[in-house]
Amino acid sequence: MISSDELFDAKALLQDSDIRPTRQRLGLASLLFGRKNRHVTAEVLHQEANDCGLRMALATVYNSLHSFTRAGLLREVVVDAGRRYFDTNVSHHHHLLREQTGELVDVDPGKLEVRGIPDLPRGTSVSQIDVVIRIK
Amino acid sequence: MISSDELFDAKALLQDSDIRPTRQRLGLASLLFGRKNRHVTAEVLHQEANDCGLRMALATVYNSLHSFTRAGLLREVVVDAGRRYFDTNVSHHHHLLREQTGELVDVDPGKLEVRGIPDLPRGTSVSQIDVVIRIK
DNA sequence: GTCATTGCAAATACTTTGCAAATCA
DNA sequence: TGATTTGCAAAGTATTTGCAATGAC
Repeated sequence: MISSDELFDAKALLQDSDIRPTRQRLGLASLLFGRKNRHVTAEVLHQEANDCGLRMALATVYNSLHSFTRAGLLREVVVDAGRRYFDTNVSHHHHLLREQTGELVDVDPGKLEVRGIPDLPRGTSVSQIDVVIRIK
Repeated sequence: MISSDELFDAKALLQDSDIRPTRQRLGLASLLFGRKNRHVTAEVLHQEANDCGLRMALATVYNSLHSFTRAGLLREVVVDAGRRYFDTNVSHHHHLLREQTGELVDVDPGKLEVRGIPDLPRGTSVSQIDVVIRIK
């Protein structure tokens, strides 16, 4: 019996994104993209990697997260001034944050709508609209 | 001729908030609350203070910003995972962020509306909804 | 085998804490 | 004067960088 996780081809994913499939990156990609809609910090991902027997420096986790983000495989989510979250869901959507646990949940943009965007300064355009619903 | 800035009574403001009006705090309060809707980082405020001849450690600026926030005179705004912004407008409103300059502008909540808030987990309630319009 | 790229130690950036010194009652 | 609070040096986190070593082609 082979689970779908094991069938996931991290190597092909990285190669398709022009990222060299090194041992460390393959490990991180498997952890990240083997299942849907993950929200991780570098530290949590580093811990997961260690728990799987993947040894690497925390800085390598950061470097890999940035590579993946540059390639469009991840998107950074700003919900905390002290921690950087990365989201494997790169399509447009919003977030719900449980303040007590730091847990982040995706919110479908089809359900949540923002109306009444103000006039922008001349020569500028909207790059992204982020909505964070903080709950306690 | 006396400008309205000079008439602003920082000492009364701090005393009304049960914050001891020390020299450093008075200086920072004057810089912050002498005009409307300021968005500052600790570093920028520290630099402004130095430029005015107010010498103090950066940590003192942080401590003061936190005191003011605890007292409800400031509100923290999360738009960047690396920097902490403080806003002198403590009423409910949203933000527009110029990505190129880091400049933050208030958006009236009467103009901008969020519809379709999803179901929340049992036993939780909304603590705040933040909308950040990022422009480039 | 080559050389662009990596992976990590060390450095940096940002923020908080612990406590000597100052301040108010 | 004594309790309280401050202001800052030093420490603590989080993240980035420079470059020796690697490993993909």
